[in-house]
Amino acid sequence: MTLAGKRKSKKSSPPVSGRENKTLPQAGDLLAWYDRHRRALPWRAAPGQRSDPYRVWLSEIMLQQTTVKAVAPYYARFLSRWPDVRALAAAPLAEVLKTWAGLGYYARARNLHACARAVVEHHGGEFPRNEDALRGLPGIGAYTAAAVAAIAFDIRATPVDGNVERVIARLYAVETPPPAAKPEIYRLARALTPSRRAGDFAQALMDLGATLCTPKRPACALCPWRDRCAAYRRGDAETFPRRPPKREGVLRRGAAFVARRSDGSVLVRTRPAKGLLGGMTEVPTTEWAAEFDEANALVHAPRFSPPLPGGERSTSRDTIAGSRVRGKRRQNSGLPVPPHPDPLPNGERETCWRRIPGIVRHVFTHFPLELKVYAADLPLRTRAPTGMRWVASADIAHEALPSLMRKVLAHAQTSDRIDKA
DNA sequence: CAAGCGTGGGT
DNA sequence: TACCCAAGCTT
Repeated sequence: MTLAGKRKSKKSSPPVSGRENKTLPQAGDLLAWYDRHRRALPWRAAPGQRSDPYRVWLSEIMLQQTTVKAVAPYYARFLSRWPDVRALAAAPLAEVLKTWAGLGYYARARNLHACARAVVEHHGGEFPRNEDALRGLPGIGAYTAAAVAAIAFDIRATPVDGNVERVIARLYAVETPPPAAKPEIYRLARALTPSRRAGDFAQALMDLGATLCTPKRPACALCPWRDRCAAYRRGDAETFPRRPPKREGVLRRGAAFVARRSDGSVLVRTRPAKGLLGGMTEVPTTEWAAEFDEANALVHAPRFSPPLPGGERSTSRDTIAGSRVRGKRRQNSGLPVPPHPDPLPNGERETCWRRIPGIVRHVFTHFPLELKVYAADLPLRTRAPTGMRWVASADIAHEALPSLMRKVLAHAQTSDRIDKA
């Protein structure tokens, strides 16, 4: 195209006699592509225009692990309300948080505010013009420091985000899976970075990754570096970057207990607020451990006091019995199985658990899990043990049920239908 | 250095 | 549907 050669011709590759470098990627080719396909983004200065460091920084913080589409309206709101770093620094944190609400990763908003104040108090209201100083500010890591330095100040810095990592991994067919490959990828990207237009080069690299060199089905036919791309020449560009071997962890097993009352409600409890599936709803289970003694699974099943003839009120004995049994449970952390509870106290009902045929399998990030499922039918007035509650069948859909627990309930349900058929 | 941190969109 | 994952940083 016509615009393509506009800047390229100025300082395209040095003396090298023309064609020698044909197999080596060059910044000029990417910059030429960028000049033709440059996307207009709200925080991006017009070609040739100087960028506002405040806007660059604000956008980069918002864009951390967040899509362009999600950021756009928030960026506009922030810029409208706080047009510069001093205005933002003067704002109450609560207002910043409120305006950030919905964008996620709220530590970013706290750091954003702290950073604005640091810039005003320690840097005279101007963002420092070098990577190291930027890196020391709240919420600014290696990537953001390099991005601001390059884009706002046109310093020869090389931000490496997920896009750049993918592009470079393909360009050089880097076999090391991330994050171990990070130093190598940074070094390769750094070597490619031109001394002029470093900001454009950084954005070009990210645009390339976002639009052509995508994680799945990259559009290699349109890529300015196609003929220089090692992965393309191999014919397996989409397999880079290499996936780190999924440590599947050790298989854990356990049992889940689906207690259903005659009105259809199901017994559930809420997991601890932190940790695996924190705060989510679950049916009672045993521990999930590599060593699972199924013979004793029922020892850990929930226990019910007999329904009171007169109504719903409990006695002190009921509470004691319930909490004592509950107290035997621990986090599902693979710790040794706790000792068996004491013999049933007077008044506790022997629940008839039936084993549902089959196994529910699930894979977490850290380990695969297999749960045997037990089900029991209980009288209408049965009280929930301490720490547990009955959820009407119609309300189960509104519970914070992780997929694992949906599987467990579906498994029990399916089996019911089979039994009746 | 692995894990935690939110959310919405794409496949 | 159920993941994958997106312009990362912090502890």
